[in-house]
Amino acid sequence: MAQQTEEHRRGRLNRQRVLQAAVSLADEVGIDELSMRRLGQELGVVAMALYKHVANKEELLDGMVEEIISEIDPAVIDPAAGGEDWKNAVRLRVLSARAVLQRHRWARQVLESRTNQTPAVLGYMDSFIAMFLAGGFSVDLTHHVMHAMGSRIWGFTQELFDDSAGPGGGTGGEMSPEAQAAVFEEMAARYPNILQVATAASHDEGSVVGRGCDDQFEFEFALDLLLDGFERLHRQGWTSRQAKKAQAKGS
Amino acid sequence: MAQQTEEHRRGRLNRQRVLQAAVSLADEVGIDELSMRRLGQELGVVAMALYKHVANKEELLDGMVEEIISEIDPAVIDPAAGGEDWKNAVRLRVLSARAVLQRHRWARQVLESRTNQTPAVLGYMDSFIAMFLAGGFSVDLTHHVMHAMGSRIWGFTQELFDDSAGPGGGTGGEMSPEAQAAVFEEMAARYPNILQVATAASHDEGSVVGRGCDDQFEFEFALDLLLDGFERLHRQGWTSRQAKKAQAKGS
DNA sequence: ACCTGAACACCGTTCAAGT
DNA sequence: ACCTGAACACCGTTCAAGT
Repeated sequence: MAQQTEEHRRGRLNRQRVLQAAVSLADEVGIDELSMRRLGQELGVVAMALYKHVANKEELLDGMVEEIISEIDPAVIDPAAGGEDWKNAVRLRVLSARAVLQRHRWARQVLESRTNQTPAVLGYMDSFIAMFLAGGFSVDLTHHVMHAMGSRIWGFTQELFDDSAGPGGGTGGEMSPEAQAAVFEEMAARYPNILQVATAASHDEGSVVGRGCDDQFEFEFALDLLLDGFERLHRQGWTSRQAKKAQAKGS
Repeated sequence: MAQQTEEHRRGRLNRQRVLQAAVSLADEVGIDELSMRRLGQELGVVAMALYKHVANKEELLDGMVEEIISEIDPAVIDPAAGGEDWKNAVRLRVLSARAVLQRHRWARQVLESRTNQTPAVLGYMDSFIAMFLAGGFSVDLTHHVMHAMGSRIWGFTQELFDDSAGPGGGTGGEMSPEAQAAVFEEMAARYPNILQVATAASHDEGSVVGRGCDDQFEFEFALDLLLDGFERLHRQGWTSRQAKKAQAKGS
């Protein structure tokens, strides 16, 4: 309350203003704090007024997704690319999406929770499929390739856990050195393999737990592995029918 | 209410009973319907009584995850395997996890939303890492490979959208043939590439929209693509340092 | 030691009423 | 046409009180 900036009273509400306000509110305070009541307050209006511009909260979230999708497209995409250069086109598009999603941290969770069939989402997917087809991929292969991409078309992957904490617990930063050493002992005994990997990953070799993986590197690592795999299958003229026959004969 | 089966009054509550009840309640009614109040009711107890056995809802969800992880391990895993056969060991483990997660549909969403550092999760990851190390993978490669696996170690992938509906909207099943034809026209005009892929995917060739992809096939397709990629990098003696140098020189 | 009741501070959403 | 107030049916969680 008393937080009304000049943004309000800017005449009447409309769907566009509601969505934009929702996006920037979520940017600021996170998706868990985005309630209809709070959004209304931010717009200098009572929550129930929003229902004139948006059917319900689901539709609000869908609308927010559409807003951020519109930030992806105009980016690095060169429509003349495609063709032979499908791999680079896909790569750039994905990394552009990733950059957008990183500006809107809530978007990942919303995309995950949503069974999105809105026009913006369909349009994005359609143009994505187009890149593979333009690269000469069969419709069959393109289908499976899109499934394999999964949420990676949005530039994110389901991380195993939130990086912001070391593998020993959520609060490594607040522990005394003695406590940290104890955690280290405990980890070494119970999870020796995690510890090995985690310590190897820490670039400053003095630190006890490997905090902070390079998310961007890890994302591109997996992305390139997949893209290379797609390329290989494409060159081999892979089809799912072939694969099924081979499977039936083999195992 | 009045739903109390004989399951209750079975003496006093304890953490174990609370968690098991939570798992089976979520199995039955879904995670959105799982509230502390409803869980209490199911146990013949008032919601607040649960807080003696579980610190809060977060801890309840963590406990539920631990419950289902315990269903994964005893499965197909042959500890004598490992070694050369890392690929098959990983594959079987992942598919076993997938089978469990398919019995507990809510688990996927909970795992996604959670930054899980519970002992059960760490133990599962540790044994997972062990398979790659036993297969002769370097610690470095193993680290990146684990990131690339991501949520796939649990046997699921972020699907682009919920399959249960055709790509035209959520309610294809209830539409008249005329309406379906109209949707088809609309799709053909606006999302020609999606339509192409979707119709090719439908195995019964008569149907208008390709409903129902073979999730298991798609999952294994992407999994095998990654595993093959891992194998290739492993044989090449790949390290991230090399990759970085190559990148610095190249682009 | 374990459970309960009342209460607090929230949700999304409806509906009749105001301007 | 757009916004409001009161209300409904929920949440998770606290705390003092009961047995």
